[in-house]
Amino acid sequence: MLSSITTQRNGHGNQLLDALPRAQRERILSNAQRLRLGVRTVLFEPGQTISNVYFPLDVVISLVTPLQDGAIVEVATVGNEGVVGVPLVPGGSLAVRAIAQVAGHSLRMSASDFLAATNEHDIFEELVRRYVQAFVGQVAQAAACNRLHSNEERLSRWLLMSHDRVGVDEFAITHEFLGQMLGSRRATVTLSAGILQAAGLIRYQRGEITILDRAGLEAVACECYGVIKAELDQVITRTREAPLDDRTPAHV
Amino acid sequence: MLSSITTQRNGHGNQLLDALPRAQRERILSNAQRLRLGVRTVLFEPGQTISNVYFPLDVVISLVTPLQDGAIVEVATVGNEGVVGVPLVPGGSLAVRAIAQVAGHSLRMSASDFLAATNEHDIFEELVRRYVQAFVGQVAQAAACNRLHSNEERLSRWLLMSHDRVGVDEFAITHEFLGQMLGSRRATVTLSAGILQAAGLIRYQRGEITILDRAGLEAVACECYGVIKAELDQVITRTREAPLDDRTPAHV
DNA sequence: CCTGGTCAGTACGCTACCGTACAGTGTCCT
DNA sequence: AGGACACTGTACGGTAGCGTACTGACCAGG
Repeated sequence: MLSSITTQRNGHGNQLLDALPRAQRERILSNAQRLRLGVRTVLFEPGQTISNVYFPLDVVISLVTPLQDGAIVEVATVGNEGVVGVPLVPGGSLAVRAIAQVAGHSLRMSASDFLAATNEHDIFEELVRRYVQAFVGQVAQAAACNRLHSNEERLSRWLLMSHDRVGVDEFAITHEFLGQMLGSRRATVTLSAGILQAAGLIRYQRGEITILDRAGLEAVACECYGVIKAELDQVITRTREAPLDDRTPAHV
Repeated sequence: MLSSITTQRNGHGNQLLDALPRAQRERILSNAQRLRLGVRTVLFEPGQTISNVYFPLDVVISLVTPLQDGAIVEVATVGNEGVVGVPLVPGGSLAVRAIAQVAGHSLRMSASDFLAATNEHDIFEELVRRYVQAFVGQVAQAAACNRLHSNEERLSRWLLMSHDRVGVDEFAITHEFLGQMLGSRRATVTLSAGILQAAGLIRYQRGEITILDRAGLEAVACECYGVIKAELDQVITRTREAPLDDRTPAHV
């Protein structure tokens, strides 16, 4: 499960890390481990002190809010565009559960190493802060989306977001699990998924889903997909474009 | 609308500020203005660069996500327990609209003064960071709540949260506006509110609502009220209990 | 005093879901 | 091959809340 990491190649790692100058990236990652996260692995629970921070590579992590009756609802998705478990204060916690949605690989570092790295590398800190800001936006959009958009719209959005993050057209996910993410019944997911399949946008069988027509899915999905994507994309581009003056500029 | 502030008395100001030692608080507030925010005043729009930060005193600010079709949904409420518009990076923005829900007073300072204050005063920075962490939790809880809880539950939660923040039993709010916050029709709000009124928990007429029975409302409201309240309360208590000795990570 | 505007009450058909439940089908294990 | 299991398809009654719309009450201003 564990393997040592030496060098991350640009383009096949985590976008936040890849946005850093190579030397800084390797320095920051000197204490990180690469590991595989199986489906349904729980990284942390609500209120639990954060001990590790994860940079997804091709794994997809869902942040979900568990309710008293056992129901859970996804409030955000994190993949290689972000980082899971940013502790804003040492010893801090988050109010959500982090769970691997689609199995894959991730880099892990301790919360204290992470905080030390943000203190030491200003660009890294800025990236992380911008990501946190975008992350809040994602959760806010999800809050509105969960209230007002239909099952089919949200399912399409979810599929697109996961597709962006896993990097392949086929991945494992069951209707049951999708229902938990969307806060809907399994049968409702089956219905919506059936419509998407009949329209030729996806294909699935026994827990394996294939994305056939992204453009079609985007047409069905609610605006929230584009809003969230644009917001997350800006994390990297804005940091590159407008580095803080009193810090080391990114492109020197 | 503007009046100079000299000294904030403990207990009648903003809880984040009141948690600071008096000298620090006065220093931080030296460039702040006290101002009244009328109902429906918009503090900022999604994506707009944050130029000012607001510390509510008795005003209640709603953070809402506007959707393409014009609908809006509340994703968080901020009162004297928090702060509106924390810029995590200079020149940053938030993905939500901030709008005064119940009229009242607030302290305002520029984003740059705010950032300077967090850099200068470690306790202040820790308070703000803890608040941001709790704020994210609030939005996450709202995302789940919006999906799964009934109109009546959410209305009760909303009334309790506002009641906590305005500090009086009677305040102005219309069904129409409530509907926007809850992401429901005005008529649905009228129905739920009628039930609460019939049960003797509230009274209202022409936009003035009176809280009659808090305990009763808490029984009707979903768990989310308590979860969010506990999370926000911890911002102050945890900071008091475990202030940072310096900026180095806790367990090194 | 009348008028126009804001606000709440109510109604009626409609739809997108829910809860539950059972049957079918593919897959893996023995 | 047979059985156990996991996953999907489908059904059926129930309901919360929608869209629309009309009514009446209260209020401020001319």
